[in-house]
Amino acid sequence: MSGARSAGYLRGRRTREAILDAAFSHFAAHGYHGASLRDMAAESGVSHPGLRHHFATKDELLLAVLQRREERSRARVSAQLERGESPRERILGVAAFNTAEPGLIQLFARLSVEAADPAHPAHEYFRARYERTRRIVASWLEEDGVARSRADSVATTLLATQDGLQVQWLLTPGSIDIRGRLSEVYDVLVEHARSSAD
Amino acid sequence: MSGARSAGYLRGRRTREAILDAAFSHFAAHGYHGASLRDMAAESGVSHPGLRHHFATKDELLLAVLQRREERSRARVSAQLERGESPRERILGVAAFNTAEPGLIQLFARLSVEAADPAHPAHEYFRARYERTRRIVASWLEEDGVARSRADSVATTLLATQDGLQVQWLLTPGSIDIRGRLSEVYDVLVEHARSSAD
DNA sequence: GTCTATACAACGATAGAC
DNA sequence: GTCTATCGTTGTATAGAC
Repeated sequence: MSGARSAGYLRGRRTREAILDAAFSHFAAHGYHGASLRDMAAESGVSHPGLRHHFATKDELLLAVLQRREERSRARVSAQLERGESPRERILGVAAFNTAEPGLIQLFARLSVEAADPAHPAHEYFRARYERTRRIVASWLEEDGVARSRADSVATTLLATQDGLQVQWLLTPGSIDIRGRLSEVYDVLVEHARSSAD
Repeated sequence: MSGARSAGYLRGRRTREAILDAAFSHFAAHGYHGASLRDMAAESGVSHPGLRHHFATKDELLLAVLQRREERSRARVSAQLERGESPRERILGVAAFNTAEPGLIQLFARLSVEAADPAHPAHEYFRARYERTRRIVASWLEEDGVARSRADSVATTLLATQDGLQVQWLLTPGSIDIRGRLSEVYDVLVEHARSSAD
């Protein structure tokens, strides 16, 4: 009795994970609107309504994919802290982490722009994510000697520069040195913020 | 004979302009995927395939709207030059011009990310557009005392920061001071580039 | 709880008549 | 140039097997 229950539960879990894997690559390859639920279902070895049993709507599936990615991101930050990396290295390391997986960065770049529409299912997710990330970066900047009153503005600028560089990098992969440009902005901005604390 | 020709030509032109007007507002109001060609056609007083006679695909229609916008942008730059604006003011003025029309910025931002795929119809258009813009900004930076060897890198960074700030601004319109952040980066980056010309 | 089969309305794209 | 009619695909919805 409990054996049958457990088997059903495990089968459901495995199907769910297979769907999430397929959904990730499809969203990354074709964007939110370009990806097809039927194609994802076929790749997961399940029927189209079978997919919808686990994820009622396309929006729900997308959010599940994003949240799963976020867990890996948190793990990376924990590892950085354990290695005793400097604030500067932690902030600049994000870009390197991202460019290691072009599909992922393209997914986030595409979605963060699409999600600008308040009606987009991931709008609130991205809004909250930006605010959270900005606070973390700001706290790291304070660690690096930036006054609290300036940290939030500098964090906003750094995140914007990183995102914009990544978009240009996606467009012409060979001609953009993300790390170089970003570290320049970091050094020059942090130095200025230190010397003119208001 | 030439009269009938001319009348037909003019009617075609007028229909074309009406479609562009409708497309502009629909794209701006509902985003790229949310906008319906049938609705645009109805507002233009033409059938759905009638619209497609003038613009073969949805992408083509969107690009026509964007290019029309580009002409206004060029006119703005000409006006800036005639007014004798400083290089700094010309560069910072772009962002202010863009944020006046959120719908179209979103379209530009969205397409420039989607067009990262080399197979995308607008890929070459956006690649060339970025290169052209970067060269112009770089030349203005040289006008402002930045060494030629550094101008291109600084231009790349400034464009990236502007794009990233615009995305954040789209996401949370109230909480981002684009002009303030961008002018900070400009001043601090240009000052540094002046003092350490290599 | 897990899943399949079928149906629906709306979409972008197409074919061919006038 | 513009139309009517139609195609294939999409996200969503419902009924029912196991």
